[in-house]
Amino acid sequence: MKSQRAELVADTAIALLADRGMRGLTHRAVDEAAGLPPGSTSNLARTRSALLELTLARLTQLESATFAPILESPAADLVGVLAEMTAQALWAQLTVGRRQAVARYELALEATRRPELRRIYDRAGARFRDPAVAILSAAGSSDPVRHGRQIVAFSEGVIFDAVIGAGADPTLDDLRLGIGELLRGMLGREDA
Amino acid sequence: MKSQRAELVADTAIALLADRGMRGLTHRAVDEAAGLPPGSTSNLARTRSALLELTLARLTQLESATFAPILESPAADLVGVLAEMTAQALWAQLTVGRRQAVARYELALEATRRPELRRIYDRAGARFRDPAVAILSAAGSSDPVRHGRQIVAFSEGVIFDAVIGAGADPTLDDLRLGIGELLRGMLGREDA
DNA sequence: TCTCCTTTACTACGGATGTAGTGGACATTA
DNA sequence: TAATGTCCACTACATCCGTAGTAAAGGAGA
Repeated sequence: MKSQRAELVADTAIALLADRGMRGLTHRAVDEAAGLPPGSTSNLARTRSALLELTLARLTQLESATFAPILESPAADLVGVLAEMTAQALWAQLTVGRRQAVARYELALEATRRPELRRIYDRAGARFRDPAVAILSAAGSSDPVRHGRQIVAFSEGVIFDAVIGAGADPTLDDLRLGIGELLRGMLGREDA
Repeated sequence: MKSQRAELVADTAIALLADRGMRGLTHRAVDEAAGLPPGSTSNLARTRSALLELTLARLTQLESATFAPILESPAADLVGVLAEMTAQALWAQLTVGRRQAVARYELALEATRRPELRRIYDRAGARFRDPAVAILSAAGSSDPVRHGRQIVAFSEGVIFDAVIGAGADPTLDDLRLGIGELLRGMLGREDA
């Protein structure tokens, strides 16, 4: 992030987005919530679009930081590792990353209508899909690309359902089970 | 819906929500988009909360109408029917129901912060989960409740990914394949 | 020390937004 | 026909929003 101030503004924007939604994110609200003098946010990110870009950029940076330790892992038993990686990633979103997840969904919806956001969003998405596709391919998947998308979609759905939807979070073991079942279904009667 | 006018207002609100997001849905915007004299929407739904409730109620009604023919189907081969039902439902969301899906996500996010919306949303969700759980149970699932949630989560994820996320919609056959794989994974090496 | 340039604080403004009030049109019933 | 109650058109108002302009502050380089 360019400056410490920009970081503070972006982090506050994420919190605001999670707590009050798109309509709650305004230049003035950020100033107030961050304890900055009025006008600061407006000055740092002149337009609303600039504020959203800054926020999404920071969010993807934060999520990368969360997932980095998960993505680097001993690649012994391929499919097993993929399953455990995914379970851990989901678990992170369901616990420490809940508010980030909500903010992410708010921005994803907005990206539907703002190409400048979509670009950032897409770039970040590839960082998860690509390794999954690679592993699936190495594990003998009959259709690695489709399967990769499927794992991502499944993950997104689990998070959305738990964080935005009905409630009643799955346990970490539930996640392991579910992903195992999906992988087994995709790869035949494999281990996992 | 109470009156023809309320229906028009709600339908317009859904379109607005899909096209312009939460910040685009205002009393005045509905008036304008629906071709109603200024003040009409404000008069019908005094508060913003009332407008959102009206909109979500209409949306669930519309979605029920879409899914009703799918949910009523010959219950011969249990699992096969569940798979085809789900595939058809997803396909509907990806084609004719795209904008409704976007509006639904906007409202789901908002329901995070508005209990009056959450109630409507939850009630509607059960209408899909419950039949799925019943069928899974009858098909010998080892954990029908978890599996039911899992199918719903998977479906939600597929729709979200296609409509909000990266793009590149799956084909109807892709959907059939994917759901088949998930079901096979959950139920052992069954048919499907 | 003086100068230049970036960052920050503050203020202004046109416009939009949620909500409420009021009077009239209309139809239904007695 | 007269009375009554519901729906609708219109207006008003306080608040909030995005954006821009400008001046002060602070630090880097000479």
